[in-house]
Amino acid sequence: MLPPVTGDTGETGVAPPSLATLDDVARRAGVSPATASRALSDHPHVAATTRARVREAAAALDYVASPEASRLAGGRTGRVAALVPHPARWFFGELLEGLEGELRAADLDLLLFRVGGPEERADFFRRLPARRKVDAVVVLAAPVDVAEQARLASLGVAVVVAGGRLAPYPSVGIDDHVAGRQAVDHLVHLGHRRIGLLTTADDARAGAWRAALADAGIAPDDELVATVAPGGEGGADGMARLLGLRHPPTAVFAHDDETALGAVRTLRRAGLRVPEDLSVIGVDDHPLAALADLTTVAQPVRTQGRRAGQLVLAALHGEHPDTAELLPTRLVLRGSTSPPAGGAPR
Amino acid sequence: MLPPVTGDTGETGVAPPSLATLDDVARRAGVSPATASRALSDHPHVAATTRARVREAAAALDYVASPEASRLAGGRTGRVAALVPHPARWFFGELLEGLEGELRAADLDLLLFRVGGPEERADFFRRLPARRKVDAVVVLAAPVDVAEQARLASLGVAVVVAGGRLAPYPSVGIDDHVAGRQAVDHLVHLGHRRIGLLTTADDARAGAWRAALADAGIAPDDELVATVAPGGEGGADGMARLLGLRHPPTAVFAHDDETALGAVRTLRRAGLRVPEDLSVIGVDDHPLAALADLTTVAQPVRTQGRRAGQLVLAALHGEHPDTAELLPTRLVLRGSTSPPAGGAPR
DNA sequence: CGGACAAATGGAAGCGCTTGCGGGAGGAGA
DNA sequence: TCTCCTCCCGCAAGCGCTTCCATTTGTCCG
Repeated sequence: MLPPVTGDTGETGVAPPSLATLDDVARRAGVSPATASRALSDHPHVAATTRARVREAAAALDYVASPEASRLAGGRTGRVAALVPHPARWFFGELLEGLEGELRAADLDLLLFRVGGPEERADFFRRLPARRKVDAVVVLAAPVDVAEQARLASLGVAVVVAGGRLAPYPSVGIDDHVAGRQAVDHLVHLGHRRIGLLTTADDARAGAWRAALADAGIAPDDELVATVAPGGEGGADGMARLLGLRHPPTAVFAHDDETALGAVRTLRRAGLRVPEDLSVIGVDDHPLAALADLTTVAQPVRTQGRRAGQLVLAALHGEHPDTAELLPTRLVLRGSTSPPAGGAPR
Repeated sequence: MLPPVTGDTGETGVAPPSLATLDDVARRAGVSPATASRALSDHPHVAATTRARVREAAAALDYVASPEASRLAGGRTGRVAALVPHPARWFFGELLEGLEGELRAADLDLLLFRVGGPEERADFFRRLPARRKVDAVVVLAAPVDVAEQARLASLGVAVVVAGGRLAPYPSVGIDDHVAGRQAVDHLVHLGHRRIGLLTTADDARAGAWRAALADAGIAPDDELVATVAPGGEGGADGMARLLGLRHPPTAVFAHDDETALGAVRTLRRAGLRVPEDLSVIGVDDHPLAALADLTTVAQPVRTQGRRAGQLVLAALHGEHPDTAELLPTRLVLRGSTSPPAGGAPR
């Protein structure tokens, strides 16, 4: 145990450890601790004058309730767990910031749980370290299977999903199909006919690619689909694969900006110019996308985090917001897309 | 209040809804709660076999101690606070991941506190102290002034610093001077004589720039120093300023990779080629630096987070590791640096 | 003006855990 | 073999707060 640092209780501006307990306040106000408690926590059935007297006493004593005691007795923890696959990634970091802000404002603390790989996920759900420690769990764009959902239920806590959707829980996210359409439609409008796809497993945006092409009367060519690992390196690899085709695409839609940036690197190394030789578009509006002059479909990530926070608060208030909110996405035109080399046919 | 999920105590493999308490564990292990407590918290004077039995019972019941009760009764909280200025930034995210892993392994929880602006900092220091919520605080490359240090001290929590150094606390970081030298020396060796600097306020790496130039017999020209806001946009602005000089530099050393990437964008927009017309080097080895083919000085960020976690554990064990560890940095050669256009003079 | 009710308050039982204290057992020394 | 000392372990007392329940006081209406 770390002994409290001694000495220097002087007027240095450092507050002395607040020692006043609820009993002290009650005594000073001439009421029972029970009443004092009720008065301070805005319960009904407390006379206005009594409440005032208690408040005054509390203020005079610099009283601050001990959260530990309060929560032990009251059942709540005042904490929320965030399950995040990869905190260092911009998308999750941004989500976290939004969430944190909202929770902080409500005086809730945020516990960070990294659940990246399958084994970490398994470990989390096996040990359920969040047990007893939080009032709610926010799942950030992480997959949760049915067994794990049951496990979550056994925690008896509220669950909220951000950056995606998950069957029975309230969630915030974007409409991946719409986002995908915005991207691919843009390429189509520019006149591209041979549009490649850099997708990750299980990607709703891939469906949009297919649909957009179909609508434009173009038969989706599976040869143009490269399934890649998430992240820039994956994008680089995938692009290389597409370049190896006999008829490479004239434009590529990447699942996200990092993937797109990887693709751009491969193109550069191959001596190809973007967008003259090949157009590239991503999704996210990652800050570095602006630096790389990447056309993209922007999504409001921070806002998703904030909304998730609000959903948590609602859930904690006993509401059961049965929503699956979808936030709007927006095409951001930059310098990585242009009509295909030969000019738009037609 | 969320009622504990009812029903389904069947053999479905789902943990029973009612959370196991210490009493449950004790009963199952056939000991008293007191002994169970001691066994679980590694107290001496508990027979090894008893301890094992208790551990087993705890595991079987999925027992997780209530931090509230534990703390209220005088024990630890099992929680560590991380103060991070900007979680969405790669550097901090990476630090966090390292830290989280180490703490998780020790069964400690990580509370995330964003302390970007001064008012958030103030808020944190005003609130945390109310009652101890954590056993330790990890400061991630955030400034902490003297008054705040006093506040921390009065709380009696352990303090560890990562990604920087701070007077009285154990810390992990890199040697900014060495890192700066690695970068600038590289440019000098390539033959550059007019080397610009994109620096942020209060930057030890700037000193390295000066020293490296001096060692090379080049008089540092303050005209070539642009102080910029952190982040890519800052770098872009700063680069623009340097390009406006009558004698622009032939190479630029940026405080970090994001700044460097911003500089590269400005150069591209100005129609200049990197590295043919101008070399750029950063610090960090941000994953996107690889994608942008940016030469940089790599620092082991994740490792810093991990070491910070280990320092926390040490501190919690009562040790007082009085270290200021410096991890090695390494020049990573990529395609954004080359000898100056005219060829290396000599 | 009395009875029925509602409002205001106090008493007391915990919430789940830690820890000082004391007792029982077993081993060592005489 | 007996005494003394360790070593383990159980008992019970809280930590500071919330809340159920009972009690008292005040209010409303017939």
